[in-house]
Amino acid sequence: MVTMRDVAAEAGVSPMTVSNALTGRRPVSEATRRTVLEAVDRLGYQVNVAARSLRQGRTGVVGIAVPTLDSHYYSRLAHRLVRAFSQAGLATVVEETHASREGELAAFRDSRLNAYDGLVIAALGLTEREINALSREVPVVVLGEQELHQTVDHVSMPNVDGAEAATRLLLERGCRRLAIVGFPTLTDLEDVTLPEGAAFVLRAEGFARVVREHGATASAAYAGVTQAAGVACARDLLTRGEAPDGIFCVTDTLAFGVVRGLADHGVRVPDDVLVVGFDDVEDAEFHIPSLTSVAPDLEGLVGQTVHLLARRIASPRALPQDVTVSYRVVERESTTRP
Amino acid sequence: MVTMRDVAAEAGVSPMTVSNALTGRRPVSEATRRTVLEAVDRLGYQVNVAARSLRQGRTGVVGIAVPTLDSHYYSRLAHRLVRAFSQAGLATVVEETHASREGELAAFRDSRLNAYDGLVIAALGLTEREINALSREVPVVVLGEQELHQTVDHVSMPNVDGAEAATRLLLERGCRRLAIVGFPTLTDLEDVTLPEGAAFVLRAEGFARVVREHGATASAAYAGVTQAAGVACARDLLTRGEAPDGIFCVTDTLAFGVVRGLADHGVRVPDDVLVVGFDDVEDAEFHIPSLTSVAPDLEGLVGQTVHLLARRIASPRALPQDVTVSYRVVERESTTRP
DNA sequence: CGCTGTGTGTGTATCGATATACTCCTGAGC
DNA sequence: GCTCAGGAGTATATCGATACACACACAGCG
Repeated sequence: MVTMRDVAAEAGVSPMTVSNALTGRRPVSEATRRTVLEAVDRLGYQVNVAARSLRQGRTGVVGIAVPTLDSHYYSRLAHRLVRAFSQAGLATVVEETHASREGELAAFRDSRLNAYDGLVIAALGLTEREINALSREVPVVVLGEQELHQTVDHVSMPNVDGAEAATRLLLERGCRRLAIVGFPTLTDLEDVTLPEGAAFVLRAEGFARVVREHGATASAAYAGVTQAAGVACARDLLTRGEAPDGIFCVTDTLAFGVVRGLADHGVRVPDDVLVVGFDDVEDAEFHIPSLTSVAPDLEGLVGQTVHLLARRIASPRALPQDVTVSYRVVERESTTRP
Repeated sequence: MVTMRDVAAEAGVSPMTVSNALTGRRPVSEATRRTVLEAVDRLGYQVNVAARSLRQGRTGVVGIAVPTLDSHYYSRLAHRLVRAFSQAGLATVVEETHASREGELAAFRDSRLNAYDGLVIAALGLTEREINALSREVPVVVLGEQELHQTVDHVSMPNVDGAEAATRLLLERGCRRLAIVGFPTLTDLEDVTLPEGAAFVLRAEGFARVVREHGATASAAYAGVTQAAGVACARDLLTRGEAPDGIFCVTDTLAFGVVRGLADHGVRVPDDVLVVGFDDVEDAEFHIPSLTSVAPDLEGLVGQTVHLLARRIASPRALPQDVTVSYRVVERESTTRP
C-alpha cells in the first residue's frame, strides 16, 4: 500500500507537507502543492481512513439504522436520508436492525460505533431509558417511532393527527362501519405492545378517538406488517359479522395487502368499501385502485434530521429538540365513490 | 474514552493480555480471562475499530453498493445480501451509487474504501476496463449488470434466457402484436447504451430473438426506469398505430406503471392485453391484477455472492468465477386470459 | 540432571496520518 | 543595520490495538 510517506519521498517534501497540501488545513505554497498532487497521481495514493480517524477521532460518516430495507417506507426513507446527508457533505452508511433490540444496540454499540460521527436510528426495540442512556455517548437523532420526552433529539411523524384525518375522511365519505388494520384491539390501546413499536399505537389512538367522537362502530384486525398480513386481515374482517365499509390501514403496505385480500373475496375498492393508508409511499399512486394515504412531510422530516444531527455533532450538549413534521391527506381512487 | 490500557490497569495485567482475552487469538488462562472480562464490564470498554483496523489492515465489514434504495428490486436485493452476510458472520454497510460512474468510483475509491474488506457492487456506470482495474485493488464481486469476461468474480441474472421465456409465454398465450417496455428500439440493440446498463440490453436481446424466431411484430417504448416511466410508455404505445396485445416489461417496476397507464386509458389487463414483468418483486403478488414475472433465483444469487466474496477475501488471486443463476417464470393474473 | 516443549504472560515496535512545537527564511519597519 | 512578524516547511510524539519476539515456570523425557 502506498502511504503518505511514499508520496512525501516522491515529491521531495515531508509527510506533514503532503498532509497539509491535501487537507488544506495549513497553507502550502502553490508550487509545492502542485508537486505533491502530481506525486499523489503518479503513485495513486489514497488516504488511509483508519489511520486518519484513529488520529482525529472522527470519521466523517454518519450511520443510518432502519429496521429493514425490504419495506416500501423504510427503503424510501433511507434513500432520502442518504441524499440529504450527501447534500450536506456527509457520507453515510445504512444498517439494518431487523426491528430487534439487539440490532439496535448493535447500531449503537457494535464495533462500528466509534466508526460513526453520528447516528440516525428508527428505533423500535429499545426502551426510552436505553435510548437516553446511549444517546449520551454518541450524537444521535431518533426517528419518530417512540414517544420520547425531550431527552434526545427526535423527529417524529404526525401519527395521531394523520390517523384522525384519515378516519374523518372515511366518515365524510359516508362510511359507517369502520375498521382498522394493523392494530389488534380498540380498548386499552396503551397496554398493547407491538413489535413495530409505538407508531402503530399512536395511529390507532387517532383512529379510536375519531370513532369515539362520532359514535361510529369499529372493528380491528392485526396479523403483522407485511402485505401478506394485510391479505389475512381482509379475510379476517370479511368473515366476522357485518363487513366494514371503510378501512383505515396503519401503513400503505398493509393497505395494499388489504385491497388485494378484499379482491380475492370479490369485494371491490372503492365500490364496496373505502380504504385509506398511511405513509404515502410511491406505489400508492400507481396501484389499481390508487391508494388514498396520509402523506407525512418526508422532505421536512429528512431535513430536520440532517439539521439536528449536524447540530448535535457540532455541539454535543445542545438542548434536545422534539420536532413533529406536518402532513397532508392525498386523496386518490380508493376513497372516491364511483 | 476508555482504552485497552485502562482495562489492563484495572485488571492488573498487560494490554496484550486484554487483547488476547478478548479476541481469543492466543490462549489465556480461564482465571485471568474472567478478571479481564469483569474489568471490561466495569469500565464499559469498547474496542476502537479505527485502531484495530489500522493495525490489522482489516475491518470485518463488507460494503454493498447499489444504484438506489428507492427501488423495489434493489432495496430487496440489499436486504437479502445483508441478511446473508450476517449469517456468514460479516457485518455490512449499504451505500447508494445513484447509478452514476462517480458514485461507483466512490464506492471503490472513496475514503471508505480501505474501510471495507470487500465490496459487492451492482455497477451500471463503470466500464469493464475500469472494473477490472479496480478489482485488482480490493476484493469485489460484481452483480450482474454488465457482461464481463471472466476477469472478475461476477454473479449475474439470467437476463437473456428469462426474457426469452417471458416473451414465449406471451406468444403461447396467443399474443401477436408484442411490445417491449424499457428499451427504445429493436434494431441494432448492442449500439444502445442506457443509463441503466447492460441488463436492459440483454433482456431486450432475449425479447428480440424470440420475436424474430416467431416472425411476430413488435414495438418498443422507453422513458426511464420508474413507474411513472411505465405510465408514459403505456400511453406512448396506445397512441401509436395498432395497440399491442402483449407487453414485456424489462422490470416489474415498469410493469406496474404500464398496467396503471393502460388502466388510465381504459385498457384492461389481462382482458385486453397481457403483461409480463421481470424480477418478481414482492409486490407482483399483491397488485391487481397480480403480475406474471420472471423470477431469478435470488437466494442463489445472494448465496453465490457471499460465497465468492468470502473466497476472494481469503485468497485474492483465486481464479475469477462467472455465475449465472437460474430462473423460473411465475405466472399470475396479468397473463391469465379471463 | 540437563534439555526440550508447552502454556501464560509481558515489552516493544508498528500500522498511517496528523497536532504540535519548532526551525528557517524573507521582508517590513524604524 | 537590526529586530520582529509571519509564511513555509520539518521533526517528533501520538492516537489505540496488536504482531512479534521474548521471558519464565513447570512438565516430561532420556
